[in-house]
Amino acid sequence: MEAQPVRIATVNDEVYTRLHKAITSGALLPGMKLTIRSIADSFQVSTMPVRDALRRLEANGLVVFGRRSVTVTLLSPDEVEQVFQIRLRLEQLAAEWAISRVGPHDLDELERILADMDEPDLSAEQWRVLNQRFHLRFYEVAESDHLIRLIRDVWSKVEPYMAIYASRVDDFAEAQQQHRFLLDLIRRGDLSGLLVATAHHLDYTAKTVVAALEEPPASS
Amino acid sequence: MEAQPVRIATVNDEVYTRLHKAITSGALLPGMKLTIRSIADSFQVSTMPVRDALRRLEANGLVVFGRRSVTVTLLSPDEVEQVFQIRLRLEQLAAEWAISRVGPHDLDELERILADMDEPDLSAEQWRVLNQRFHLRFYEVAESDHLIRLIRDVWSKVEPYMAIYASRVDDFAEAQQQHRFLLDLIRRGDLSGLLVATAHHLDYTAKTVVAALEEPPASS
DNA sequence: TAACTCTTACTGTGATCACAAATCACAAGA
DNA sequence: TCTTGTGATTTGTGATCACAGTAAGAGTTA
Repeated sequence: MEAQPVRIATVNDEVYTRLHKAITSGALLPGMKLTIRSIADSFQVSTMPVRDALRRLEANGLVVFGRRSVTVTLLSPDEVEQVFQIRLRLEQLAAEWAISRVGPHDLDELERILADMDEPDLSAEQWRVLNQRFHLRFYEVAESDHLIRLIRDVWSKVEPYMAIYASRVDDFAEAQQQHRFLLDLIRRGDLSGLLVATAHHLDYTAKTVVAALEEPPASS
Repeated sequence: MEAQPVRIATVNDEVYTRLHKAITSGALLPGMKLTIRSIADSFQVSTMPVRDALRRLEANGLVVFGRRSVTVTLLSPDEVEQVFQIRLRLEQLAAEWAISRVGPHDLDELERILADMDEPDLSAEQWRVLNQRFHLRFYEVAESDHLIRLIRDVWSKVEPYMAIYASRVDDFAEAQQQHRFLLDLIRRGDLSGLLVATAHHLDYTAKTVVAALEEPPASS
C-alpha cells in the first residue's frame, strides 16, 4: 500500500502560499510587475525559494515570465468569460459526483457557511473567502483530489477579478439568494435542477464581474 | 494596447520540454524516483534550471516533491478513470466551441492526420503522437488558449498510461474507426452526435487503458 | 516642449556552495 | 532468517555570486 510522498512545510511553500493569496485576494493586481529580489527582501528570505514559488505560480497561470520580468497575469474580459465557462463544466461534474454522496454533516456545514455570509457588516474580502469556501466545501464531497485541485486552479485564475468586483459592490443579496437555492436543490437531491442553477449562478457571477471590469476603475 | 510579455527560449524551458516529453512518452515511468543532480549531469547543465523545470512539472501534477525526493506521479486505476472523466467534460466544451468554427482547411488537416494513422507499420509511439495531434488539432479550432492549455495539462496526466497501453497493443483499428466517425460528425456539424461519440470514444479509451493497467505488466 | 539616443542601473538566469535531513547499507542481535 | 540500530552517503533546500540583456532614466538636440 505504497502512498505518495508527503510534502513537508518549507520556505518555498510558505512563499508560494503567501504570493498565491496576495494575487487571488487582489492585493497584487493583474498586470503588476514583480521583482524576485524585492519579494525576497520583504519576506526576508533569499531569492531562491521565491524563484521556485514563482515557477509554480507560472505553471498555475497566475504569473507570466517575460523578458527579464515577472508579471501578474492579466486577463481580458473575454478571457475571463472563457474561464468562467470552463469553471462551469468542471463544477457541474463535481456537482454530479458530490450530490449522490452528500451527507447530513455536509449539509450542516454548508448551512453554517451560508449563515456566516448573512452577517450584515461583512467585508468584501471576507465575503469572497466565504463564498469560495461554500462552493468548494460542496465539491469536496465528490472526493476527487484531481477534480478539486483543478477547480481550485481554474478558480484562482478569475479570483483576482472577483476580488475587484466584490470590492466595489456591497450588496450580495442576489448571490446569497442563489446560494440558498443551490443548497436546497442539493438537499433535495435534484441533480438536473442543480446543474441548471449552477449554470445560472455562474453566468450571473461572470456577467457582474465582467461588467465591473469594463467600467472605469475609480472615477471620483 | 499592452500585450503580455513573451517568453524567450531558455535552458530552463528546454529542460522542461524534454522532461515533459520523457514523462508523457513513458520513458520515465510513473513512480520512478528522479534526482536533480543526475538529470542536470545528463543534460550537462547545472541543477538550477532542472529545479525550475521540476517545479513547473510539479504544478502540472506530473511530478511530486516529497521529503528529499522527486517522483514521477503515480496514479491508481481509479484516478486514471477520474482524469478521463474530467478530460471528457473539457473536450466536450472544446468540441462545442470548435464545431461552429471549423473550416475546410481544418477538415483537410484532420483528414491528413487520420491518413497518416492508417500507415500499417506505425510504432506505438508514433501512433500516440498522431492520436494526440488529431484531437488537439480539432480543439485548437475553438481558439481558446485557456481551454487548450487546460486540456493539454489534463491530457498529460494520463498520457504515460496511454503510452503503456499503446506499447502493448498493435491493433488500433477500433480507435481509428471511431476517429473517422468523429470526423464525419464534425464535417456534418452534428454537435449532439459529436458529444455522444466523444463520450463513447473516451470511455472506450479509458476502459482499455485501465484494463491494460490492471493486468500484470510482463509475465513469462 | 517633445522626441530620440545613449548610458547606467536593474533583473532574471545559471552556477557553485554549505547544510541538514533522509535514505541506504551493513552489521549485530534475536 | 528476520529485525533493528548505527553510520556514511546521498539529496533537496536555501544562500551567494557572476553575467548578460533589458528597460528605464538622463541628457541632448531639433
